[in-house]
Amino acid sequence: MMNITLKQLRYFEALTRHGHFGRAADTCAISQPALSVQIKELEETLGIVLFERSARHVRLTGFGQEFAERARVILRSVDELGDLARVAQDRMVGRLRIGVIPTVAPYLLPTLIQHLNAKHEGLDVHIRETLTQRLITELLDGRLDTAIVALPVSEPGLTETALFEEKFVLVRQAEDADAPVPSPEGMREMKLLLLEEGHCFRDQALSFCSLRPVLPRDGLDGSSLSTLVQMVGAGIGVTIIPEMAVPVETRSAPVSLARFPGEEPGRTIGMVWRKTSPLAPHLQNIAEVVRDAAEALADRHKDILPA
Amino acid sequence: MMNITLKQLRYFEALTRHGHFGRAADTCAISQPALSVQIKELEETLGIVLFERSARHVRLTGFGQEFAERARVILRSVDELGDLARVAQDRMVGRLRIGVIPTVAPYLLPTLIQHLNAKHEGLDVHIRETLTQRLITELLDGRLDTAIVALPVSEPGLTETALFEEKFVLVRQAEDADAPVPSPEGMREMKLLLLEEGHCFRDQALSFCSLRPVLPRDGLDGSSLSTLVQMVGAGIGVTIIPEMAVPVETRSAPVSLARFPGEEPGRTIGMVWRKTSPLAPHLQNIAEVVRDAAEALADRHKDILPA
DNA sequence: GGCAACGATAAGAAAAACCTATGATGAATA
DNA sequence: TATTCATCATAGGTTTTTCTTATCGTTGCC
Repeated sequence: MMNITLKQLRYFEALTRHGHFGRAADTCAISQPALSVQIKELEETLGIVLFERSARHVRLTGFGQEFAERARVILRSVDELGDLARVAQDRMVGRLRIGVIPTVAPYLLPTLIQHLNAKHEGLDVHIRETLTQRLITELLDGRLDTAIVALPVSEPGLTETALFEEKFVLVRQAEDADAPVPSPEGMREMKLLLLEEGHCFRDQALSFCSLRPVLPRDGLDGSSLSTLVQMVGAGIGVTIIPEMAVPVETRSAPVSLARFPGEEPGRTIGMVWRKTSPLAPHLQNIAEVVRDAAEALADRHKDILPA
Repeated sequence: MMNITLKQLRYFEALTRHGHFGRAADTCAISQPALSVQIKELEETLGIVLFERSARHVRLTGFGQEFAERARVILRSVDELGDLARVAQDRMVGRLRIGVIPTVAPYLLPTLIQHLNAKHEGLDVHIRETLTQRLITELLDGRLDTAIVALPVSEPGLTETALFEEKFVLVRQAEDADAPVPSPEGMREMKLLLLEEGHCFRDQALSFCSLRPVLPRDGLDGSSLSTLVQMVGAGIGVTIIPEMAVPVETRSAPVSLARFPGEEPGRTIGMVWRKTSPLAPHLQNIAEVVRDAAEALADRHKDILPA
């Protein structure tokens, strides 16, 4: 009788995530038949069927679910075994999987990647850009090593460290450049454009205006900051964006910028990782590199919108 | 760059246990070069040396030790994955690794194996006979599924279940058959033959006589009950043996047997396994089979030394 | 009924693992 | 000091495993 192999568990795990042989095979970088065969072999070794194949769906059996949970733990432990080794040879080399939220990624990453390559030659940086919630899931699953998100996250299994503060600024039509900046309460009277549900920045903006979460209003929710700014330029309303996005997003639309007077709204961007990660000591160093990159970026653009 | 495989971890683990490429290779049922190559490949994958090879010894490096701990956990989890599957298809089949202490094994096993084969066809029973302490270690390491030992064991990670009680009986020269049976205190005046250090039965016998553990007295400690009885037959002293050993051990030596009057000394034999073992539900059944076997055995010999 | 999507199967090719034979090294021994 | 022995590493060729491409069979859908 055959033996269970890690390869089989990796393929199995991919299949549980995709529920689709073809796509799972793709992410494993093998052909669909290869995956089919390995899954079958795994099932034969175990003497139990793991997946229920219907013509339309591939679903885990009851036993498969229990199996999947344990398999995931094992795979993560094995990955951590590799991480452990990387830490032990005390320079940081090899793969580093970073997740970044969409309202930070496009602005920070170019600089960050440059800095990372400079400081840690031989580091193979993988980037994943998606919403906070998904990043946290993948982090806990061991599919990411760390994530850059807005703090606080308050997830028991994770350590967080602050990277930098960023203020929010008001974006209006170019003509309104000299109009007085509304107070937070005043914002409620205006047509405020927001990101779609799920973006943390949506909630942060709403909270500044002391607005309760509202249902999506068709056509008024943008899928990116870029979209929002274009809509403002077209005279549809006003919006708020984090200052880091300013240099990139306001270049190509007829909009004016303004800081809020008094207590400026803002958020803390930070890095999180699993408390148990053997990479922990190195992630502190990586966090330092991110801070440097953010600072360099802010410095470079400090004259676009002076404090 | 290569990937870590379970095979490599298994080989690695064997090598940590043996500290010797040749012997480790043997237990893995492969040639020594095959093992050498896999270990080297593992080290290259990790980018770290795991073993320090001197001409005489193979020892783990500092990192190797940490690595080994985690590897063992992983291997056990994988084995349990297999066990889980076996339990799920609700008949018990496949490998079952049972450890048995030396003062029980030779008498119980023949009957037990017979019963196991009858009740669980297709069960591949592996037996390991050694001292309690070692059995417990191997059990916690996941190298055994269960062990039959004297209770209590009182190990936090283990569950215990009683199997049967057995009394101890006095073995004297054949001529002394009609002499009065000494009291426990009386035993102290006699030349009491004991098993070597490490056997739990040695301690049980000493405790009955209210003797403090004594240092080995050259030439008077036997390595098996068989040896002790032969020594008694040769007139060197007296001894105590568990009643289960009576039919086998007293057949070939000129000795007489006697029960102790009043509160008879004895011990509880039981089965233990890891609390987390997925085999747990089945092990309860196995325990039942062991009880049956012990009862059948006692029944068969009940006239040799009536209660 | 025919098409499209999907997983299973088959045959041959590529990659990985293994075995036998042999080399290299260092400790024990003569 | 030379020799032997034990032990791990390396090399070449073979076997085993895994993978790819091609193809089939099924099922849902228009």
